[in-house]
Amino acid sequence: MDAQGTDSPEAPRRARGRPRKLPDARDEGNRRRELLRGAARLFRSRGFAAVSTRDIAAAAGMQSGSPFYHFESKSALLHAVMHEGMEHAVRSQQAALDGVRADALPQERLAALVRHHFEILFGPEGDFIPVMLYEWRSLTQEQRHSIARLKAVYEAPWMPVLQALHQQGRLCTAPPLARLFILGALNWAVQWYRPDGPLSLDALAQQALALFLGPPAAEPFHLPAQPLETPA
Amino acid sequence: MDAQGTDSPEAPRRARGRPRKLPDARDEGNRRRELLRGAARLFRSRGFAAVSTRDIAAAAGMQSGSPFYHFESKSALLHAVMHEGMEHAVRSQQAALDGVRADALPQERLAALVRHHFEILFGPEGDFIPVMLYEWRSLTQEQRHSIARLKAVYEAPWMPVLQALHQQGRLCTAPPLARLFILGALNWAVQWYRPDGPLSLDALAQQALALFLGPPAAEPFHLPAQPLETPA
DNA sequence: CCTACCGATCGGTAGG
DNA sequence: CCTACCGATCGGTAGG
Repeated sequence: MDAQGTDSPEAPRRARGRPRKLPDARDEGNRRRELLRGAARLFRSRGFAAVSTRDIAAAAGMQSGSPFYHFESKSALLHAVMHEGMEHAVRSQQAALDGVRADALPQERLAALVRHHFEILFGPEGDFIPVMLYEWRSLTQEQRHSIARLKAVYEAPWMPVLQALHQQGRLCTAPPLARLFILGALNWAVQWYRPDGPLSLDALAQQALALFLGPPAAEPFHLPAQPLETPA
Repeated sequence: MDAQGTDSPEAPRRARGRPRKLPDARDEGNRRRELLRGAARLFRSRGFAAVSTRDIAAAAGMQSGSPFYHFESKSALLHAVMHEGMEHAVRSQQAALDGVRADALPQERLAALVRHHFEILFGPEGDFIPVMLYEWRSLTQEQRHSIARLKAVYEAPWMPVLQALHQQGRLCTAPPLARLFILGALNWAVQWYRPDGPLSLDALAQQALALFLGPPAAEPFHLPAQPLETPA
């Protein structure tokens, strides 16, 4: 009620009354982000074609025509959701891999990738990637190429890990197919896993890894001390 | 051009000129089926909300209002696609299991289930089940219950097989989670597998099984003749 | 970013 | 199953 437009450095912050959202230029990035987040949530739960631009505007507290001030079209908004989601996922995955020891075993690297992938699907920004996964067909061809490029960057680090596991004999599927099946199994969890349920993301990742790699023990196949012959 | 309405038993069949589709009562089942098949194909490729009832009518060679002679609403048409697809899948899966020897190993039963599942996804009626998989959110709550019942029937035979494999130690994931991950990996193939590509459905199924069960050899874990201890 | 609006398209229906 | 039609909603825009 009082102190409108008071996010200048001098204005004292009051505990009550959220700071007003100002329509000036400095705020535009935030309004755009609100549109993206609302659109991601709506696209994920109802599907691109079933959500109107009016729904998206209302979710951001705007009038019906206002999203078109920030985005050229509804289609551009969908593409932006996917693009921002993938850019975040790529950066986040790289950070996760950087946190793995340099001498880590391939199964530890796969564990990091799987655990991170679940974080992307069910973490705080968890609507963006499912939209990409399930609204692919709503993109134009050029938009698909643009997202496909980012997807290739995201999936690239999986291949050396799967190849190493294949050579060790812990993975009996051709690595390119293994990647498709594994990411499919993980992505499908969007359909049934509930983050607020009894199963933690850690436990979910562990169970998935057990399915692909067998027993999580350090020694493969529960063999006694007898060393495993490694193919040249 | 000639011989209109000549599918009475006396009329000789000509090689040229398809027999005309008659609008009389005997044909209604076929017209309904054509609507279902066209709707399934369109829903799969473009999504429920992005397909108009006019598109569906045109695919069956009808005028815009005519689908509503066969189905109460667009929503009822979607539900019918899923329901027919699931009823067919349940019957077909039962037949596939009936074709397995009574003393078959659990891994052979899983192979039959996986192979059959790919047949459902990529066989001649291959649009119906993907629509069910990817348009779940477009159903009303009552429709969801109706389809969920059929889905439970379809998935039921997977559990004893996975439990047996778990007890044998060939599956290291809790069977209910294994079922979700495995069906997810298979269902995701809808996004990337092309039946007209170089990889056959048999090879696809074999690669998937290798991922879940390890080496396809009869002896688990490449152990020598030494028998595996089976838990009581 | 809002107001006011446009042309197009949509699901569905009455009557035959 | 077709013809002709209705009310509602949609993506998008001009002007401020």
